Amino acid sequence: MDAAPNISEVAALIADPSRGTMLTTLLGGQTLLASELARTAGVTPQTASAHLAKMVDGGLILSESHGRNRYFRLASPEVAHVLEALSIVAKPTKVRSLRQSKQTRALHFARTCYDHLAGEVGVALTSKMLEFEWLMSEGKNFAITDRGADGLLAIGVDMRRIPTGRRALARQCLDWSERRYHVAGLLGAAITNRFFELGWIGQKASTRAIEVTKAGAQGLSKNFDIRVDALKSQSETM
Amino acid sequence: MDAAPNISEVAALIADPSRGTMLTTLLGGQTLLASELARTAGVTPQTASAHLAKMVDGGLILSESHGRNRYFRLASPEVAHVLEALSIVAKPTKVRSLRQSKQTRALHFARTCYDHLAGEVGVALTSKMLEFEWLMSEGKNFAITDRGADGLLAIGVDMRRIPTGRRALARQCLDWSERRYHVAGLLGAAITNRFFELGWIGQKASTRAIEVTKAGAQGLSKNFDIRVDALKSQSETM
DNA sequence: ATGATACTTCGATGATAGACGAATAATATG
DNA sequence: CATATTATTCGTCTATCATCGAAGTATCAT
Repeated sequence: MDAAPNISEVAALIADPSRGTMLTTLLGGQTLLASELARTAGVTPQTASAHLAKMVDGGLILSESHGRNRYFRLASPEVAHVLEALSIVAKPTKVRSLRQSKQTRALHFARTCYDHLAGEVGVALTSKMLEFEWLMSEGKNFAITDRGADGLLAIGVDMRRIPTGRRALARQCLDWSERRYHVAGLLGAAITNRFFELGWIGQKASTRAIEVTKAGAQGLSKNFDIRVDALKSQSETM
Repeated sequence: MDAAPNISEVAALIADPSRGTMLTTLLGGQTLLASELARTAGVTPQTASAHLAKMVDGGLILSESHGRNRYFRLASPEVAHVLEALSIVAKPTKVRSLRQSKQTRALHFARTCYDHLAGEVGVALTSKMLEFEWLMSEGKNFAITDRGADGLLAIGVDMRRIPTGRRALARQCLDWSERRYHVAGLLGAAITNRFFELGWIGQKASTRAIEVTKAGAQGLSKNFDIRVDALKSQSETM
């Protein structure tokens, strides 16, 4: 029989700053190389290797070997959920360098949160979908209206083709930077995927930061009445 | 401007086994003394004092002094949420002693999860309310039907008197022992409170384990068609 | 084959922090 | 006031673990 779960064991895996940075990077939803994760954490490959082994062993991440490369990704949405929950409780660190400030601004502007959009763009998108009554707030989830289903279909997100499973359809995920909700769950992932397909957004390797392309700015303006440059300037004046 | 949140810092606070035990105990929703927490963690008062100071400083718990006593409780539902999320990911520890086995069985049978019922009793209650169509599953939440509101009113839980706020009304909370959902959120708390008021359940100090009284067994049988002893025997045969 | 790249293993080092004993402070009880 | 109880502070000891250099293995490129 199982006793109470040992939360400290998992927490200890996240508690190391190098591992924390790796996990936060992987929360971008990407599958990354050991060397890339070593670089983002600022440690040597040996050190990174030890960290990654521990996290694989602890069930936080999964690895896949291709030739001499080894790829890592988060093990499950549950792990992502832990990282999100910690992000809410964690107090934000103060920005030190100009370089860091740039990165920070990019993260606040738009980023992936496991597999869906977060940051100003993610929150603006969610806010507009509520305003258009595509979504309705329903407790800790969103309900999708008929109008919403139509609207989403128009940009190529077909709700009927989203597989139903254990995972929530449209969860309200609290954004740590905006302190407002954005759409997570299957719908959040589907929309984000479609935006990638359409070339509206792009992501550099080993960053959570998302860039909105010209086509994306047009698409967001036309379909969602979102002025991307207005968001950007707002974040720059902060 | 704020940079990315430092999740490792928070995780480090939970990563220590003594602190983990204290937090898990406080997840029972109780307000406990420093000495009680020292005992549950199995450390001396000095050591506990240092741990508690760190957790207060880190924003995980709040303290309140009454005379020479100092009481501690979890700082927020957000912190409870982190602990729950960690419980799901953490692998269960194996039971070693007979004493531990008893405690474990008690925890599996019924416990408080921050401020609502969990364990076999919590899951059974939720399951019955779904069966009776008092609740409807709705994504990651429950919706309360009119029939449900009536039924709850009959045992003294008045939905109209539950304050609406940021907190979800009836969240689906994944039970780490049963791996099924139980009712959390404001409704979960209201029901649990009422059960305490009715004397249906009781809790020993500094334990998360809940005992169902004779009155409770009758009440649960009459109102929810739950046979408490059937649950108990089931857990004993495991 | 030969060298280059990606990752891992091993061993040594150094820093961190958790533990307790002893002593102190604050409050309650009689 | 004296004494017991509760909690904290300080100093010391010890164990753990993150880190890296050096060396080793596996794969790719030419």
